[in-house]
Amino acid sequence: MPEGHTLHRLAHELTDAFAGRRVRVGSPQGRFADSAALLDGQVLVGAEAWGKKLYVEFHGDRFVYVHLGLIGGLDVHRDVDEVPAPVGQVRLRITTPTAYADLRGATACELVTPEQRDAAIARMGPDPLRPESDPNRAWDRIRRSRLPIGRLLMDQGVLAGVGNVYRAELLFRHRMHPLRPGNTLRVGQWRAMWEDLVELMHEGVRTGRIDTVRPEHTPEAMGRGARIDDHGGEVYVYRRTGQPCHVCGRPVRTAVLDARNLFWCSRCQPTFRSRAVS
DNA sequence: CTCACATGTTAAG
DNA sequence: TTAACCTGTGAGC
Repeated sequence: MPEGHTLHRLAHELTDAFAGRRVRVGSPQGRFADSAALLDGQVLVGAEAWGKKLYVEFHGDRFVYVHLGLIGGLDVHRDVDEVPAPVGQVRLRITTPTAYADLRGATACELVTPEQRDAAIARMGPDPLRPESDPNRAWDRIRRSRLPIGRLLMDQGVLAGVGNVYRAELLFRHRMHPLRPGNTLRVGQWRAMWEDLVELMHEGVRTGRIDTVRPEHTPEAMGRGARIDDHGGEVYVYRRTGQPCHVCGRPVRTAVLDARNLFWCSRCQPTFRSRAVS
């Protein structure tokens, strides 16, 4: 779940549920207990996401930095009659009489200063979900790098918020092999990819899913009539190893790059200058 | 039921 | 490079 769209969605949910309200803050599991005690009873100002990082602001310039990592989750419940007892290992719980939010399994949950928050944001590449983001900052890195585009897209210092699903799907939609060196891209290709990301990720925030298959490529439209595997959305190649490409029918390929799985179609995303593995 | 693996990152070795 | 984080899901028995 947690690519950038998830965090932006959660920021909206937290803001809707708690912004401007005095809240109770606790750490049933205990690991955030000291910080929670400092925040308990304070007004929650709002929540904002930058890439995959989430910042929950409390009165007095206090920020809780949350990173869900691979397995973390944050559930927000509004308009409840009663706040239930926590279930499982709840690192952070925020409550009002009619709403509660539970954080579990996160990589990071820390109280940070505005300076620490600003510094972290400054190290991040542009986030397609933030309107002020400048795609040229990412392009300056990509165009000068011989590293594979598949690696650059996942580097949060180059681009903030893209994870393995958006990476795989973006590269497919732009017919680009994941191992193609960044410095072989043309600026027009990058601009098209950025525009696409902005659109796809905003849709992801709206729907809470990652859907990337164009209507003309759905199995029904292609006359295949098969079901689509559901990985929380409708996708071209992500986790579809060995299954037929929705466009050309060839089996989807996979490889490991930087300890993460790549997925691509060797016909739709051809190799580039024979450097890459086909 | 148990097991492997996952949309991520950091720190230890 | 590997383990750790610590949860959820799906496959296999």
